[in-house]
Parts: sequence; structure tokens; C-alpha cells
Amino acid sequence: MRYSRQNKILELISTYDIETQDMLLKLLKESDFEVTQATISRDIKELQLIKTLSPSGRYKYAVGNYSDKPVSERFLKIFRETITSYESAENLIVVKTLSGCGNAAAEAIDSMAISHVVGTIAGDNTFLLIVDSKSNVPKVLEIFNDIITMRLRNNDR
Amino acid sequence: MRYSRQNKILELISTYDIETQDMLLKLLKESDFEVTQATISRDIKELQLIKTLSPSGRYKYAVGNYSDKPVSERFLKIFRETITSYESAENLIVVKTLSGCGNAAAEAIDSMAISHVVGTIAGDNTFLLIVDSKSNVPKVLEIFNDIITMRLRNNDR
DNA sequence: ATGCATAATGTATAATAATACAAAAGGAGG
DNA sequence: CCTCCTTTTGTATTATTATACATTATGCAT
Repeated sequence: MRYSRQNKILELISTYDIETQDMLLKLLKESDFEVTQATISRDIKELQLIKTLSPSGRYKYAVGNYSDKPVSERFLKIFRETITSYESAENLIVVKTLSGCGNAAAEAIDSMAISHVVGTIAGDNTFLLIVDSKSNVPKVLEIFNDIITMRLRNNDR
Repeated sequence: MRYSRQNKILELISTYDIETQDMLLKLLKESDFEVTQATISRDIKELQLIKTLSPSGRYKYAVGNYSDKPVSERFLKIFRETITSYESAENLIVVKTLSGCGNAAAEAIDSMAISHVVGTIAGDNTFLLIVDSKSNVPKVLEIFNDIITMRLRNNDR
């Protein structure tokens, strides 16, 4: 699945100095992502990764800084496309995602910095979202609904 | 000459959306810089340019932001290698450079943000450096000497 | 389920970029 | 001027990346 792979890519480039897409290809294989260089090229374009010069004078991939709107776009997209269901219990919200996408989705949430959300813990296809108090859970759920129904898109105006 | 060409490259990428080194090659030709793709590749590495995604979804070259030390390194180098002489008159310093390098050298100075330096105006092989007052000119000249004798390098410690 | 539309990926290749090596272009010191 | 050393550039090639086109998956409405 695309998003969990891209999430792994982000993880890999922050861990290793990755000089080429082929190198990335091999590392992805080790994590059981069987893809081709072409797909990686497209992922890199979508993630807006850039080839920078590492201190050692060699090229390496890194996240670009050119992004304010685009990134949040991406996260909204991840949110909409990977979350399959959610329900609340006390001050927690249990969110189900496509398998392998728990982390990616949770990180998307984190990066949105939704108010009242204290933190997240992610598993493979589920993540737990901790709300500051039970009484604020409805507010958070409403934001979820807004995102899914794209109502948030209009806030860009 | 290398520095004036690189300066032109910076100018070009800030003016046009340049997608490939070949495109850059052609634009440089129009400005009478006759070089090959190989040289441009090296310039790009040295300038730490990166290929970003332009709003239109195509790739374009841009200046990278990864730089704090490296850039100032580069400017010091430009300074040392392009300035041929200088002398002061009242609160001005007239600096002679290799031909075509006036702008590059002046920009290097600007980016150093030397105190008492109010601004610069550059020609092809000369630039004028305006000091806030005549009495501060010696201080600026001393900094110049420090740079040229590499004494500044030790300040990094 | 079936058919249609859309998105994701692979295949093969063209386009683009990096570099090993060689050649030229500058100096600095004698 | 010559010799040695260093820097810059070109040439030719390899390595790397992007993409056109074909194929396979995925979802959605019937």
C-alpha cells in the first residue's frame, strides 16, 4: 500500500544517508516493500524529497522545506484514504486504518496539531488518539467528520 | 570565469523555472558562457542547488536551505579569489575584482553582513562599498585583511 | 457479481545528471 | 622562460532518474 511505503521511505531517509533510488529500493525490499525504481521515483516526487549534499560531499535524499500547503494537503489525503472507521471510549478515540497504515495516519494526525489531542499511539492497522478530556471528544470527532466530508478544504479560502 | 558563471546561474534560476541542466546550458550560452553540461553539474553541486517541485508540478532548480557554514565558506572563497585590490576614499571603499565578478563579490560581502557596511553597488569588475562613517573605514579594511590572510578561519573555533 | 472508472504499479526506455579520466589553463618559484 | 603543482574544464561514458505506455488492482454503482 502506497502510504505505508511512503511512510517507510520517510523513515529510511531520516535514518540512513540514501544516495540513490536504487539504494532506497534495496532498503525497502528489506522491509518487504517489493517495488520498482519507477514507483520510488514517483513517491519521491509526491513526497517532495530533494537530493541535497550531505556533509561528506555526497548526495543524499532529504525532505524539502518548500512546503506549507502541499504537506497538509498530503496529510488530509492520507487521512481520507487510509482511515476506515473510528469510535470513542472515554477520552480515547480508537481509529482503524488500512493495514500497515496506522503509523502514517497517526503521524498525519500529529502533524495537524488538532486541539485537545494530546497524543497518539499507532499499531499496524489501528491507532489510539488521546484527547485531553472526555468532554472534548465530540469536538475532535466533528473535526474528523469535517475532514472526511472535505468541509475543511473550504477553510483555505 | 567560474564565479561569474555561478553568479549568473543563481540569477537565472531565480528568474526562470529551469527544469534541466540542458535548459540552463542554453540560457548560459545566451549570456556568452560557453560551457558543457558537466561543468554545470559541478556548479550545481557546489552551489548546493536542489531540484524542487514547482507549483505547476514540474521539477525546477532552486537554492537549497541546508546551508549555514558551507555558504559562508563559499563566500569567503569568492572573496579571496576574485578581489584583486581595494582602496578607500572618505567613507567609501573601491574594490577591484576580476572582470565579471563584481556582482558575485559584492553579494558575497552583502551576505557576510559586516558591521558598518551600509551597502554595495557593483559593476563588472569593481564594486563600491559604502561604510557608515569615514572613521569606521579602518575597521572594515582590517576585516578585509583578516579574510584574505585567512585569519577569520580560526574564528570558527 | 459485472462493468466502468480511477488509481497504482510495472516495463521498457528516453531523458537527465554525475563522474573517471584526460587535457588545458593558470599561477608560484626558480 | 621553464617546471611543477593546482584548478578548471571538456570528453566520453556510466549511472541515475523520469516517464510513456501497458497492465493490474481497487472501488463503486448497478
